[in-house]
Amino acid sequence: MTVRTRFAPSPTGVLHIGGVRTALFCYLYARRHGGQFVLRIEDTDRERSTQESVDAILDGMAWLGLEHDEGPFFQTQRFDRYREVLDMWLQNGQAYHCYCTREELDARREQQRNAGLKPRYDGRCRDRREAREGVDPVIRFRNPVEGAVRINDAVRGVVTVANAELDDLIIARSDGTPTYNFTVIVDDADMNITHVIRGDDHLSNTPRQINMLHALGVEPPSYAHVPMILGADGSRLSKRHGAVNVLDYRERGFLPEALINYLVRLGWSHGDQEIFSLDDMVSLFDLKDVNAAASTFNPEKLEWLNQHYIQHEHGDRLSELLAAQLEHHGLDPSDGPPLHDVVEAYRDRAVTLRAMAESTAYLFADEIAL
RNA sequence: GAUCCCGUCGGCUAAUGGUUAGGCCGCGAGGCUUUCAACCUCGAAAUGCGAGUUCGAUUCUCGCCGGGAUCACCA
Repeated sequence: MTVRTRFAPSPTGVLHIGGVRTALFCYLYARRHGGQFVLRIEDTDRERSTQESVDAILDGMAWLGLEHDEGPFFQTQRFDRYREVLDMWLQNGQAYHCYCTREELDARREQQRNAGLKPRYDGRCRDRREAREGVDPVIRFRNPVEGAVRINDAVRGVVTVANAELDDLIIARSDGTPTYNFTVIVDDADMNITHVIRGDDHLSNTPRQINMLHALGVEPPSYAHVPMILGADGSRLSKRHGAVNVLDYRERGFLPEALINYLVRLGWSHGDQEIFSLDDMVSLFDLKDVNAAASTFNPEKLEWLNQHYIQHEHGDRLSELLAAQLEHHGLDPSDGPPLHDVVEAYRDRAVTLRAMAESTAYLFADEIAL
């Protein structure tokens, strides 16, 4: 069976640096095994999904050279298929309508929490037959009550979760649209994904996804949950830790190979080697070398790598990139000194192309403050 | 709170049931350089704690502590 991996971001914001590292691992694993890398846009949340964000994902992936073999697929274009599975499950009893209102659910959750329990749906609509006046029902998956789910994770090892810990999750909202955990498994199954490589935060979703896959009559894929990237304070990397938008790094004058190289070494290593080209990574990457512990984002090391690549990159390409950088700031490269000279003068002292452009700006006739 | 995951220098990490626990970033000192950067040399710096197994644990087991994730009609 040929390896198929997928990167499945939701287009609700910028292309996040953490997401890109996951995408990189998916890409490397597929390439390493001569398989395919699929891009899928998870846009079922129509409120928050934007075209702008879709563009950012495509733009960022292309900039980094992480080319996909199939897609992008959009979940919003697959609603008929989800409906089909929903109807089938409603038919055969693997799913059912639940008429509890949001308010009722919230109240019960609150109670359980106060009682020191894990908040869970109590299954009260499981055997309900009649509709409820004035309530549009959601659809829930009938999760097995007994037994346990065993995940054999490529980086975590064996993780076992009792079904008693799980509840019947909502797979379609009262407006009929399907929800995340459900669309994921339908898509992974339909798209023949063999290896699901994703963030750690999905580990606890995995048991219920496996249960749904079984309900679909499909053998679950292999899983690999990679650790998250943390900010300097130990919490999940976010905007307040600095730039998390991949495209910001392009704007700030980082080379894509530097960012990729930095990211691959976060949670993965190959002996003492620090410098890896994309080809190196493809031939060396293995999930068994991925660390189980979370790692902290370190901007200084990224800068060091960027400078390394600036020092070693051909002058031609650097000149082109520098020209783009200058143009981006409203300067016409032909008004200034020969770019090759600039590159050679600054390649040992500029950490970013942006810095190089700033150092050059004063040489322009119509100087503009960057 | 419940469940699950994680724990080697300040950060990223390597290694092994027995090494002076290695490398990279950063940091400090020195060298080179008119200066800065780059570059070179040297240095400080870690196995969370407590038991157990063992001739010997950083490595295997358990407990503790610490951190994280999840528990949505978000993804």
